[in-house]
This record gives sequence, structure tokens and C-alpha cells, in this order.
Amino acid sequence: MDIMTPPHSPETDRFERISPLPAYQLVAEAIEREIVSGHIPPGEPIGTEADLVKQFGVNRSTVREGIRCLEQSGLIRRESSRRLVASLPRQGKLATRVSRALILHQVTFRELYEAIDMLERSAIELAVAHRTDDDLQAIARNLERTRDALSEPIRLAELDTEFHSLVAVATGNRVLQLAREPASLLIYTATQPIFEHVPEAAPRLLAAHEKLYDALVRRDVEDARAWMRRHVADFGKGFLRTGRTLDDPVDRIPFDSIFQTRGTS
Amino acid sequence: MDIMTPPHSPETDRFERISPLPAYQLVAEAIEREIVSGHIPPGEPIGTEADLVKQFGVNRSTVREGIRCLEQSGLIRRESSRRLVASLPRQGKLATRVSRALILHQVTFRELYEAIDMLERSAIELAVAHRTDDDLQAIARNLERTRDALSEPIRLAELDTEFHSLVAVATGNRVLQLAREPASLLIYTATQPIFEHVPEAAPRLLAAHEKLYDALVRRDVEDARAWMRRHVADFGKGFLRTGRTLDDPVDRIPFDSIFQTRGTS
DNA sequence: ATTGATCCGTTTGTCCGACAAACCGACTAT
DNA sequence: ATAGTCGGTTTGTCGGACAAACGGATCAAT
Repeated sequence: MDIMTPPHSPETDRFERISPLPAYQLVAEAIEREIVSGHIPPGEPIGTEADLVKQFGVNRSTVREGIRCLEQSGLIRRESSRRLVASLPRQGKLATRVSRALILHQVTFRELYEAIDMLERSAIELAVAHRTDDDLQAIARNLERTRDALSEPIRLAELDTEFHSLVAVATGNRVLQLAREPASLLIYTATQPIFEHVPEAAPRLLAAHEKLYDALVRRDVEDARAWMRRHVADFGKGFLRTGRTLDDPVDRIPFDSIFQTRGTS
Repeated sequence: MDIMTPPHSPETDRFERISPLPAYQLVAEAIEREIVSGHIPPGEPIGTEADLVKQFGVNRSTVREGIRCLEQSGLIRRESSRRLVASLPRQGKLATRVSRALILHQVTFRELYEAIDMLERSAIELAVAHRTDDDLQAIARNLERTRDALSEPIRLAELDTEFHSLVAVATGNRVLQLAREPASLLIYTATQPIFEHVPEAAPRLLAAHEKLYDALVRRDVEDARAWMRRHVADFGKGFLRTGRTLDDPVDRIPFDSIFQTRGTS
């Protein structure tokens, strides 16, 4: 992994960039600038392809290629396949992208486990500080459903994921939410087999979630962090009991459940 | 922010997706599958446009639109503007995207500050556990350069960013690296003014970095976390002294330093 | 009057064919 | 061996074209 190059290194580039970018990129950048600068607020319609052809004075094919780029980057979205509107990149899509990248880079379960340990303890700490009553209610409902699903591995895995997402929402911190989401997506695929192989996993999960809920109610940071650590450690132990080892790369088996970048959205 | 919908909810979708996706998306997905499944390893060339036209039996325009999508998502890269090759999405590009999204969603400095506090303490903790001698050397070199740049705000901001990136690299954990990078990019823009407005900021930064380095050398987790907390707190105080408040949204002033999604790469 | 069906212009997705410029590799001359 | 030339290849862009889907308006029916 290379280190991020600082945004601008004054010595290295003595001349202006000499490559006139292809027109479709110029189109994309022009529209992009209008959106990120706020001139086109989210929800506002971009013109039709014909409009853009007129405005930019380029061919329709060129406009279309530019649009594809923006569409892919999430800055424009289509309502009803007809209306192209400016849009804020959806966090779910971004997280999905990042997850996929992590898989392709073959990160190990150890990395995933360690990161989640850190991220989830951070999340619960901030959630303790910022949770509202609404957050608590949402989590309580999740606990309710979890109690009813103790014998359904698939449902349990979903509810576990949801629990941690709700905790993240309770932080009121979108930076941390977006930071932890990719890891959360990745671990989902490893969760379900645990409930199938390890009988005590389900009740332990419920117990931990309840303790975490309690800590959130009482705003007890230490307790919250401690239980989250145990909860994540439980996952680690359970994971090992499913026969895999921590140094395996996060694999590419569950593609279809992860790679829903296109589709319903 | 809405809650992440679980990867697959069995009740909701009873029928197959009925909309035959546009051909260019099918092209994109087909190639995407070949890449993520590993059939086309990174670096391997995709065919020319003419090849793809033949293989998919669609028009060249359609192929091109599909290619634009993949290019944008980072699964395809071009060597020499001629050769299209499969590629692993670069973490820098992903992080840039996420940063941009956070700006567009107008996250506040408070969110950014809290998240960084958590993420950086996590990073330093993992770095203490996993750092190699090479990591230490790289950080030592960064300290050296920092000592020489105490009176140059721009350079200091760059070196600070680099320091924390190096710590992240020292974790050996790419999940955490990718989780913290977007926040790191965002804070870079807020760092430089601090060195201009707050005289003691530079020496305090250096002192903190040196203490953190020490803690890494001695593998002292508690010390490392404590100093990181102080270091981040320093940033917070310095930030307030530049006249802004924590509840301002992270603003869109420094576009050009952030939005380098296209260009040199 | 509200509901339902029909019609027409618009917009998108796709195709075809074409051309200039840039690129690549081979070939030639020094 | 190096430099320069040349021709085929590939990309970027263009113009035009058409079917299908969509949206809105008009008209018919309850």
C-alpha cells in the first residue's frame, strides 16, 4: 500500500497539465462542478441529453458517456429513467464499493476482525454520548425481533447487522457511520455460518446486545465498551469454530449478496 | 441517514427482476463479474473496443458506455490510453469519493473531530501492536522533515497528514486504513490555517508526534492512546481559535485540493 | 366529475457508418 | 544502434437514424 500523496506538492509539477482531456470527461467535470459547488442542488433536474448536447456543443454520444461517469459516481441519479437529477452519493453504494475493493485486495479476516473491534467500540462509545430516545426505541425493537429469531441463522445475521447499524446511527456521526459500514458489510457474510455451527452463539449474541442496550440507556461508557469488546471477541471465537482461520483472505464466495451496486437501490 | 438495508431480505422480492437492464449495463456487469471473480486478474488486458463489440454483439457506442462505468468504478484502468486492463480499485480514489460525499452531506466539524479522535486512537493502538522497524524508520524520517518545516504551514499540514497515514500503514490493517482515510483527507483542509493562526500549534504538533513515535518504539499502548487523544484535542482547540465553530459543516472551499479524481492519478 | 383508455410528442437506448488524431510497431536510412 | 518514416490500429468524436418506453393530454365511459 502506498502512502497517500499530499494534495499538492509544489516542486514536482513545473508545467501545466498538457493533455486536453477527452470531451466526455470535460462534460462530466463541468456538470460535476455545478453539483459539488451547489449551483445544482440535489434533486434538481439536469437537462435532457438533447439539452446538454446544445449546451456543450458536442455530440450526443459524448454527452452520454459523460453522463455514465457521473451516474456511476453517484452525483446524478435517475428518477423514472427519464429525469436525470443531481444527487448526493448514497452511503450504501459507497460502502459497497469499499467492501468490494477490500475483498479484491484480499484483506484477511484478521484485519477485518481487528478493525471491527476498534470501530465498534468507537461507535458504541459515541452512541453512549449521543443516543436519543428514538435511537433507543429503534434498538429495543431490534432486540425484540432478535428474541423471536434465535433459531434462524439468516435472520439472526441480518438482525445483528441491523443492531450495529442502529448503534452507528445513534452516534449521530456520519463520518464514523461511513467509516464502519464497509467492514460491517464484509462481516455479514461470515456471521451466518457461526449461528449454524455454534449453538451458544445465538443466546450469547442476544445477551451481549441486551447488555449493550442497557449501557446505552444508562450512558455507561465503560460498560458499553467492555461488552462490545466481548461481543466482538465472541464473533472471533465463533468464526474460528466454523473451521476457518484468521489469516484467510476475506473470500469471494458471497458475491451476489454483496455486489448489488446496480438494481433496486 | 437511513439504515442500511440488509443484503438480502427474503420476503421482499418474490420475483426475479423484471426490467431487462440496458445493454451497456449488461456489458459492464459481464466484465465486472469476470474481474471480481478472478477470471481476469488485475493487470490483464481487456480487449479493444472492437473485440468487445464482437464478443458481446452490440454496437461500439454501447460498449463504450459500459466501459465508462467500469472505468469510473475503478475496476478498469488504462495504461497508455490504449490498453484497457483490469485493475484493483485504488484506495486513494475510494477515499476521495467518500470525502466528497461527506462534504456534500454537510457533515459538521464536530462529527469529523469525534470520528478522527476515535479512528486515530484506534490506529495508533493497532500500530503499537503491529509496527515493524521499517514503519518506525519511515515515521522517523517524517519527524526529521517536520522539524525542518516548523515555520511552513503548508508543509506542516502535509507532513502531519503523512505522519498519520504512516501510522495507519504501520497498523498493517488495510480495513482500518481505508476507514480512516476519508476523514484524514477532510481534516487536511482545516489543518493549515491553524498553523497560521496559532503560533504554539507547530511545536506542540511536533512534540506530540515525537511522543507518539516513542510510544510506538516502546510498544506502549496506553501512552500512545493518551498522546493521540491530546494531539487530536490540540487540533480541536486550534481549530476553534481559527474562528470557526464545531457545528459548521465541513465546507466546500478547498475543492481543487480534494477533488482530484481525474488527472494524474 | 372522477376514472379509464387512447393518442402523440419526447426521450432514451441502440445501431450504423464515418473520419481525424493519436498511438504502436515495423521498416528504413544514416 | 539510433533516428526518422510509414502504415495499420485504436480511440474519440461526429452525424444521422429508429424502435421502444415514457409522460402528458385528450377523449370516452361510468
